[in-house]
Amino acid sequence: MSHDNIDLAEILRKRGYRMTPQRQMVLDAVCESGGHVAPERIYEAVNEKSEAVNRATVYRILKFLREIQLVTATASPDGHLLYEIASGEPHHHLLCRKCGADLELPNEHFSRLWQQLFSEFGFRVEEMHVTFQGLCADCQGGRASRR
Amino acid sequence: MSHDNIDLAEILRKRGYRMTPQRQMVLDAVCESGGHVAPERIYEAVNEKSEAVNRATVYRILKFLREIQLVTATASPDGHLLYEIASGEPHHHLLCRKCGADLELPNEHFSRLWQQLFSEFGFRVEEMHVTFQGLCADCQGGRASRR
DNA sequence: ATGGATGCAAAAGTTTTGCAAAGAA
DNA sequence: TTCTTTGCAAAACTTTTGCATCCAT
Repeated sequence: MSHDNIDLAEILRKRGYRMTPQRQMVLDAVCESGGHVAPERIYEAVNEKSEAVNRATVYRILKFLREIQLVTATASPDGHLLYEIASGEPHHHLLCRKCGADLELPNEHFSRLWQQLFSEFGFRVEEMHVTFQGLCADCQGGRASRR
Repeated sequence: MSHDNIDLAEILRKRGYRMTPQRQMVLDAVCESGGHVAPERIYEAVNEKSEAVNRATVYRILKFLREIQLVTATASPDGHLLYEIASGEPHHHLLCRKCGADLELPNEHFSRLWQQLFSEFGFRVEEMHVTFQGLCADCQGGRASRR
């Protein structure tokens, strides 16, 4: 698990928010899922783990956690939000549209870009988790969408 | 308008598909919108322009056009698909989460990355339209989510 | 005790699907 | 004519909202 449970309540309180069992469970679920989780999956995980938590609450908590930047959210290529713990090492995905292969792309390829965006535009990127779509090496021979 | 109407029917037929008024109208709407359009906006534009076209049809056509790569789709940071004509010059967005400023980022910052992904992973990126979220230069003084 | 957070239920919004009818080739 | 594509209507799915209640501080 990549977050430190002990500090989270403290962090929330320092910012004027409250720690609740629901928030704790959602945070745990996000952490344990290991990144890129859909809200529905988190809802399932939370419900499974212990007492029933309302779906609306899970959505509200995820939105809240994103706003206070304890989690980040990325949009998948099919247009749905995926959540991830903010402290995780950033990484990205190369998703083949033909075979579905999912290559993981280390963040080092982006760190130069990150710095460039800051020096050139003064823009401090907070969320740059991205999935690129295309064709992996194996699928390029096949001409996926031709007939 | 950035696409060539004359050729589109030909392109579709060559690949074994048919050109229909609905597909033409959707393509026109995507082009005229100038990039990053939500399906619902396209539906509105199409309906406004001429005879009634069904919403389901618009969604089907957009999905189809994306599959055959006449349009590309990007997911916005709030998790919705935005469509764009494929022939347009790729560009990206730096979206400030505090003031909503939307800086446009030319593709040149990515072309090196594009090549790197190909030479290193053999992966040919087709869709890399991306919106980065963060804080613009003006908003960094304010500590947006602190109190 | 006090105000923020949750549960519930309902609504809103978005996208998909099955099938008959229409129409492009 | 033939087979793809569309319209329609309904369903599926995802996310949000209002309000009373609960509970963390």
